[in-house]
Amino acid sequence: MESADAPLPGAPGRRRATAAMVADRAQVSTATVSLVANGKSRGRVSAVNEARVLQAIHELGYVVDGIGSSLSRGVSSTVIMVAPDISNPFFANVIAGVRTALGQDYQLLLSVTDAGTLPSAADTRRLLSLRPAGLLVDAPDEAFLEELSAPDPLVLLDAPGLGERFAAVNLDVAHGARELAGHLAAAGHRKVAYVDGITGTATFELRRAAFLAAADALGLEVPDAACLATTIDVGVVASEFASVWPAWQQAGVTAVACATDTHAYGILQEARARGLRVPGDLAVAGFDDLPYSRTSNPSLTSVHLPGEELGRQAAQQLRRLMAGEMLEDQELTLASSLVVRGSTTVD
Amino acid sequence: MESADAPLPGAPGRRRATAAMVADRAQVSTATVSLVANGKSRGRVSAVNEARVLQAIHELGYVVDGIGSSLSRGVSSTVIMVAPDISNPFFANVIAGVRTALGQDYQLLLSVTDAGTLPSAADTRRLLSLRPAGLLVDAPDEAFLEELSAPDPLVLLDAPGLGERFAAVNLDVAHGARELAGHLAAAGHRKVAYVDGITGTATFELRRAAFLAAADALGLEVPDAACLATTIDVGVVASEFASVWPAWQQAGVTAVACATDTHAYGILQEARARGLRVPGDLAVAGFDDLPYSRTSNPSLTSVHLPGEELGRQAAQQLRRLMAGEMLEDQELTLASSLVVRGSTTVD
DNA sequence: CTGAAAGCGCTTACAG
DNA sequence: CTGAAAGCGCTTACAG
Repeated sequence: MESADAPLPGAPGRRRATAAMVADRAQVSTATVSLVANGKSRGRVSAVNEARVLQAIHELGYVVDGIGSSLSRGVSSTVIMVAPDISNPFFANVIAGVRTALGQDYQLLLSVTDAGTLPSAADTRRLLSLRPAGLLVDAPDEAFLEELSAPDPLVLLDAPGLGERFAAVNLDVAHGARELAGHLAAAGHRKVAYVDGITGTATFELRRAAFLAAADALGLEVPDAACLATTIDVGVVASEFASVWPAWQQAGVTAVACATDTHAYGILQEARARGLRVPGDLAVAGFDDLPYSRTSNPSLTSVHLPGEELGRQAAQQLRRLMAGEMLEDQELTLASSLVVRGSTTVD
Repeated sequence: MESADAPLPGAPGRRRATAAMVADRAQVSTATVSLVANGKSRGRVSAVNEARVLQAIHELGYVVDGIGSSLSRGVSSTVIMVAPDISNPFFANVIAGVRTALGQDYQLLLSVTDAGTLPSAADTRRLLSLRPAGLLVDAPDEAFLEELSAPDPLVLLDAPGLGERFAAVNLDVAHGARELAGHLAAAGHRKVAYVDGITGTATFELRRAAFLAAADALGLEVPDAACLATTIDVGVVASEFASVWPAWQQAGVTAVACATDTHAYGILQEARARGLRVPGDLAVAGFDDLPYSRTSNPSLTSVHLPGEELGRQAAQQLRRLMAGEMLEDQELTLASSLVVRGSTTVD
């Protein structure tokens, strides 16, 4: 009968149990406790001792101290993920993938900064002083990587163009962009607009460049005036669109491609507010293929990006690096593909 | 002239600099280095030595090792925030507030789990084994707090009813709920529906209970059939609403109150799709007052919840706890208030 | 003002 | 199979 207020010998008060206390109670050395607690006892600890240690661990509620362990081993079992934009449905998928691949062996911790910003040099140094076993960086920019200068296990996500210098998992957004341009051209559009993100994120530049190039090759014209760039906010997009639409209409624009689905939602909303038929008067499409795009009204044609897969693969690469392995492919690229829905086609 | 490939004495190869290396170079003891590096030199280190140490720190790029420091001091300078729902615009505000109040003294790390879930007992123990200086827990449930059982510096956010046992910062959602009921009653509505979240989060229960009670007191009827509960997903809400609307309409429902703005967006969307005039045929309102609610079409009447303030106050309380102070008020409650917009009133 | 030394909790050769 | 001991990098009384 163990009651909480009758402190067990070796577990005085509410102090957390140490390996020494466990060793005491099990009548073994702390070396043995360490072996058992870390599952390294195979052929190195007798069955009897193993049982006693396990018993003592259970009784004292012992958990290996992360700090002591990290100091001794030189690294922690923490994986830190740095990301500029946490409040984004797409990002939630990426995280889910990372967690899946990391499993129980590493603890995932997120380092967040202000919207759209990466940590400063000082922040980064403090982060590294926690000795993470590995680092995952989403949508990094040059400046950040400069500061980092760390050859620690590091994998970049969604960092097109950086795969030469760092391990990275990227999305082949260009392929989807070309499919989208092809789809719009095939549907008979001749003049299209492009709505971009306003942060200079590499993936956005890639989306736009690939789309514009493909459009050009297909004889799809993107009038100079028909380009817009806004923050990723439905309301902002809607109001900006409201003010440029007359000019676009004048120019003969009949379709809009957007850098993200969220941008597209803004267009859909405003189009509806002014009685435009979608896709009749205006076809709309985006990138990301967020869950909502399946159920929006009309449903949204979008370039599907495998967010969860992105997270999973990045975490798998990181695991290899953390295990000291070499990477077969330093850069991985995941396919994207167009999902055609109601916002660009009538059934 | 220092070149990167000519290792400085005391900084061989690319190994990170230690206090010992700094001490060596500055010709002082590591004790002195520690004092200077931590800004505790005031009146304890001579100006000369301080300058030399600072110089050496700079030259070697020394950063105090977080692990060594934590082990020695017994705690880290990390604050871990545990939250069940990271991909929520409201949550981004909370985080921003936390970061502001925490400042440079502590590093904020987020521990995320799968959507709507809090960490398991095992996860929690591993988290605590990192010896965080403090813990922030958003929307916790009983079970989680049970497991935690930690009297460590801990502040709960959005945990109505738990303020007795733990330090907490809560939102007075009941007040906003009553205002909302009052507003709808004053506008002449007699039958209203309620759309709830599906997770049993305490704040959702509070919102609903307060709204229903106030409605009852005002003679506003909420027909039994006119209650819906769905996940926080615009698409899901829209399709669920589509199937129940005929019955609601039959019952004479002319207004809908929603547990979150996101729910309300789903209603707005579907209402629009079926040609309902808002607020003419149906008035719609939510809780959260997300940024988009100002710009949606129509703009959304919503109970404003001060997310950033919530984060800031929670972090401030935690700082007091971490500094060893007593809390004047163990439970803080922030006001909520109704913001009336186009979805419930014609101009 | 300064430094030698103990100690934080653990892991890992090493000797037995 | 087992344990004594060194060492990870730092901080903090303590003695001077």
